[in-house]
Amino acid sequence: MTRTARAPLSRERILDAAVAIADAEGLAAVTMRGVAQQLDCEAMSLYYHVKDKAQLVTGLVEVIIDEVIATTLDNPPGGPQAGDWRDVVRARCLGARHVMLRHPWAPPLVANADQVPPNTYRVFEALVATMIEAGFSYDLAHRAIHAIGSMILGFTQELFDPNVDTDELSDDELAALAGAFPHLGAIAASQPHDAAQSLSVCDTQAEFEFTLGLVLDGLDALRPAV
Amino acid sequence: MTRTARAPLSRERILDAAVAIADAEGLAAVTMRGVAQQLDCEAMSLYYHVKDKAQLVTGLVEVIIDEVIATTLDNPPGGPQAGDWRDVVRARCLGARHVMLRHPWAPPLVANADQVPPNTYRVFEALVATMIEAGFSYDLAHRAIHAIGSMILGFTQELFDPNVDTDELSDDELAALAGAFPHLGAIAASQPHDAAQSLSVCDTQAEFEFTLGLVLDGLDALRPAV
DNA sequence: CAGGCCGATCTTACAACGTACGATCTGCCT
DNA sequence: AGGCAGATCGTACGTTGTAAGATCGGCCTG
Repeated sequence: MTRTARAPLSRERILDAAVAIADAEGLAAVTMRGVAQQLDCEAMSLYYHVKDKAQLVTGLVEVIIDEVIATTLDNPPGGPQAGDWRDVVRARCLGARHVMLRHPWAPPLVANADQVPPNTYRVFEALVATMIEAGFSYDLAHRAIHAIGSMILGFTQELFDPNVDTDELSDDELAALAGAFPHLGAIAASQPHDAAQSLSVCDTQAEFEFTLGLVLDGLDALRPAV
Repeated sequence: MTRTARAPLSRERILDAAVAIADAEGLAAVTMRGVAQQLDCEAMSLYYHVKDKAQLVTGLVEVIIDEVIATTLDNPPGGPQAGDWRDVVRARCLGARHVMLRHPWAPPLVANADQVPPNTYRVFEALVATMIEAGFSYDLAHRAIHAIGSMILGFTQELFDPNVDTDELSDDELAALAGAFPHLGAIAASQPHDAAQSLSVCDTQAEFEFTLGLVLDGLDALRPAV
């Protein structure tokens, strides 16, 4: 009746466990003792492989970025990239968004990481390379990176919070709101509200692709012809 | 030697104190006991005016949004809005960005707020109204809101983290990085790095205005003529 | 003026967290 | 067998959010 030996701890196993917890119960549930329990060990054992909790969180970002790299650079879905630069960049953005959709806790972490893990640079380097090949100046490429990055990471807010609408407000207050904000009411009324695979009620795939196209076309118009 | 009577607690005074702490020492320093100390009272006294810490944080968002409303809607710098819709929207965006620059901890909070305070709707309602007057469809206005919102809130990341460069890496490792990411190196080299009034090293005013113009012009091109 | 009532504040206490410090265990080399 | 070093654990402390109830102070009523 010897207890089955556990697999040895490692930074990778720890990060995987943390990601699993974050996916299942949210980022706030990622705690030292919680991760340890998931790995059937004590909290203090983690510290041999991870400096402290801040670095564990940075590690989470690293895992997500690795996932982005795997699905957009190392083996992109439609084979190697070719054709218009916009199609290449668009495919990568949609891939990155897919990863974020699988890990809804990630965008704020990535956007607000105090320490940027080095693999992040690979993503940006690839994007800049594609743009430079398409005739971009470094300055324009830099600005493009910012525009694209803030799109992928910022597309998370809930404009019309369902909690507020359903729970805490009476019908009277709701009607008052609709009266005070007629335009927003009109927008909300015209929404399909099929929030199945989206980060928020009004963050649908079509909308993301629209804004993405807007930015990419705008950049393309500013690009010196090649 | 009677102790000078303290001003009575109130939700507003509590929120103001919390904002002051966040501005001075960062969001992590906003703690129940800390806020209480600032107000010369005990931590538990706050709970009479604020439900719990989550609602206190929501209150912080509320304060920031109020500041945005005050500086962009109630008394905008250049008098009431007129002229091209892009100029109106641009002025409001720059005003909102100004507020965020004064409270660098705010963007992630606003972007990730679990509960959207109602005054947020006023900002969006005003933006949509301006666009509808300019001939936008509700659908286009909705998408525009998303594009603009993610710009203002997402423009915060540090692409090239100064901590990494200066501290933890040896010169060899630094050279290796520069070799692995030549394009990023070129961009970094061409940067002025006067990060005085910006949220991050490569988040300058000019760059923000560039991306903003890109989005606004793109939207304008899609707008039905009036 | 006495008594009581109620909104506002405080005291105490507890669970959960991150983690410093040192003890312990385990496999390998001599 | 002896010991050495890498890996894991036990204990304990400070800090956090907050539940439960005690206490204060001003105002109204009798």
